Amino acid sequence: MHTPKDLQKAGLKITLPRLKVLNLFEHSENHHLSAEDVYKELLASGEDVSLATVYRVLTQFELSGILQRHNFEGGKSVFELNFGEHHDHIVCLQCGHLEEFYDPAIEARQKKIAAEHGFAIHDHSLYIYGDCTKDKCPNRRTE
Amino acid sequence: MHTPKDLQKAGLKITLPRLKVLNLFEHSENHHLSAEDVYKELLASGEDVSLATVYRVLTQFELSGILQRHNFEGGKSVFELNFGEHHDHIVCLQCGHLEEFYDPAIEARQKKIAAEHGFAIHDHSLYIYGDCTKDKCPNRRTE
DNA sequence: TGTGTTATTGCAAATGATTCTCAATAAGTT
DNA sequence: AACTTATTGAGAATCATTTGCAATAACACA
Repeated sequence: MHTPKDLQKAGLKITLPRLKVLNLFEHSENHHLSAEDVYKELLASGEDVSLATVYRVLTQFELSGILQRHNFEGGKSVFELNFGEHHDHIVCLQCGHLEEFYDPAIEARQKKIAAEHGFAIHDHSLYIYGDCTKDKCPNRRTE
Repeated sequence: MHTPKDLQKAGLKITLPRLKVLNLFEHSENHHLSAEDVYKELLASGEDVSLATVYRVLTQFELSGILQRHNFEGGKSVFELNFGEHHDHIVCLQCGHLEEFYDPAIEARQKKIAAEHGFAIHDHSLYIYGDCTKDKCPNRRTE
């Protein structure tokens, strides 16, 4: 859980726009939101915050560790709450459906590979792209 | 090796701009080039091709399998020749130095994970970010 | 080897995502 | 309540990339 206190800890003043964005991430059904998504959802619920501020707040939240930024294919950044535990993503190319996973074996191999190449690993990004079997998926893969 | 024949195979006419771009990838020291890189290198060597054409050619080459596109952090796409064999990348956050690797164990785990989640895997992208130990690295990690 | 048909190019304007400028405003402070 | 400074909003600016359109180059064929 993330609270207004987290803002202070990060050296950020507790302002209305920041609370609204934080609150949105805490309560939205969709855990992965782009700047545009955040902006629209706030507008839709009557709150209005300028798009520029949304971008600023998202970046600040990323820097202070409240959010994680992802760069999926398609150019736009997507954010989700950062709960400290790392995970990777598997994305449906048809419907955009997103699932998360964590695989200790993969993580371990990566450490090994980094060491072999003389790199001090900071982090990594792993996205698996495919077609899912969800009912609502437009080009549903018929198993 | 990629040759002009590859253009025809892909249903593309053999034009000067396309030959220049293909040739650049075949002979450039740097195997990973952005659209801007390609444009500048061509200009530098006297060839002139418009930036719009560079973008078009890169996209066509990607579609026909001659090039592979990568979306590293930083918003811009980077391309490299596609030799059919898949590999992943490890990138230095300090100097941008790039190395390639292929790990059968990681590949295998990914297939498994996709299956477990009910996905038909298309492909994936894995980037490891870290600090390298290269001499010229500005913030060189002192092992 | 000229000539036509059509893909390809160049240029400049358009786009989409994101950042920046700057004056107005709200937070936290005393 | 007044003050100092960070934050916001609105719009212009920027960056990477795409697109419209008229000029041009490829390739097929006479």
